[in-house]
Amino acid sequence: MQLHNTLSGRKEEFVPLDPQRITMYVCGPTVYSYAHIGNARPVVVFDVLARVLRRRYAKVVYVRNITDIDDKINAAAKKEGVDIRVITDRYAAIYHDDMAALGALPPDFTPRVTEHLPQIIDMISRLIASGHAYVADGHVLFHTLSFPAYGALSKRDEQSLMAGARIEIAPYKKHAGDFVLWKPSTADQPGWDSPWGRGRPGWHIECSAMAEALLGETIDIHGGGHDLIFPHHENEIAQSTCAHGGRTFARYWLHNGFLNIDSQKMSKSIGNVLLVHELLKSMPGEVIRLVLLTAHYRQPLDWNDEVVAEARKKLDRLYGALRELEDVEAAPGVTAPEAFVAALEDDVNTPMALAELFELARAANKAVDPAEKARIKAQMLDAGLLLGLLQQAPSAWFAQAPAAAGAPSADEIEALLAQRTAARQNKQWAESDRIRDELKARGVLVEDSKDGQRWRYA
RNA sequence: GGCUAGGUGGCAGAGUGGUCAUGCAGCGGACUGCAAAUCCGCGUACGCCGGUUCAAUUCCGACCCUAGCCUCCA
Repeated sequence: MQLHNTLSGRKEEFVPLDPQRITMYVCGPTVYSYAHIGNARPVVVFDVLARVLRRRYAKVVYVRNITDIDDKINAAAKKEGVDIRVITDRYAAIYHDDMAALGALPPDFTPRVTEHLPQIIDMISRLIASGHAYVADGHVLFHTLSFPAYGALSKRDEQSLMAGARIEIAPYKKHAGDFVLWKPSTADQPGWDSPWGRGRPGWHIECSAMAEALLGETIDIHGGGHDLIFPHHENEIAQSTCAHGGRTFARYWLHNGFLNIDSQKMSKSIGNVLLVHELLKSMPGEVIRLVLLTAHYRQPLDWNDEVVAEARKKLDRLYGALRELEDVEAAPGVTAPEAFVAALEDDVNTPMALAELFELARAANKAVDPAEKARIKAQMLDAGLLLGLLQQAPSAWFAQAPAAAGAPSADEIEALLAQRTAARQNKQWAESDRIRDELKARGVLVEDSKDGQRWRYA
């Protein structure tokens, strides 16, 4: 299996530290609001990776954290006049529901920062003891100059880091690049007792502490959005490596590309932030998932009406092929074709895997031999399973509620089709076509097959 | 400015030193009462300029353009 490692900048053969136990950590959300579609991309991408890894290795431990200590959470809680727990519980629950609707399987662990304060404080203490961190003005800071490899992930040298940091340097920092491990809380801010007074952890330390607590010192795969490379992951490497006596923190760093909306960066100021929760009201989660898998995970991906419509049509085609096999029993023991698996094992090349899946659909549509049909059905379903697609009954897919309001109900459609059947039996083609056109105008496509009429929402 | 990733047919999007991506749309054909679905076929795609090579979209160099990151945004 090949994975692109941000650290080396190239694809590498994936050799796990322990083939009996693969460890993967992906940075999860800060739960102060609804997840947007950009948040969903790493979730779906790494969900596919986890599925592929599980196919190959006996045990995969997948951790995706919930960050529930953050100043944005504090602000949201203050605004509503509630404890941060109210905010974080609410949005964590919505997050899990939304991601499940996208077909993402739950990770093995979804640790919360609030449940790992002792581990965080312990790690900070170790960093201070080993001279990699210092206390200053109520803060604990990581001293980046103490870690020579700092900048290796983001390919930044000291100079450019300095240049970027020149804007506003807190006076208590020894060095401009130093970052906060612990910061003091005022009386009205959430805080936890620590050797450095009541305060709260900085942004980066929680991932280091939770990864260590759940997965150990060295993990196989660490993933996240491209924007996290610097400073978040760079800082995680520094903290964890220094807290572990120089031993490697994560062996393969994977980063997904950004998602744009109509070719524009998604941002609150532009007002084009699309929430998964809202999108799910107008389209099936499976469509969203397929859109996110349309491009290779490292490439930028543009979200727009066209790609959504195309994803829907692609699923129509795939489910259409499966519908023809509905009365066929999938051949037992038959799994996804080698070429399909090979595509996914080549740095999670989902576009290539999808191409293989469409080849299967074509083969399915052409197949006449029952044994061949059974084999292809099993291959398609298993390939779909690895991508997290095609797991519902084709009839359910085609009967899904339409996006357009005012479309006729299934009962109403069936009644009209009964009339049409009667007309067709008498070869009243004009009447038959009239009913078909009427339904089409209302968003229902009618198809005549050898087995009679069938319909679906357009 | 520094760093990183890109520029592929009407659109989306893989990939490769010399036959095919794939999907959508389009065109022609088969099938159909007509359609739809499905099947078959079609379109001289690889930013620009050089170089290496028998051969480059694919390797090398320059150039143009785009996007992201540069301290808390997936």
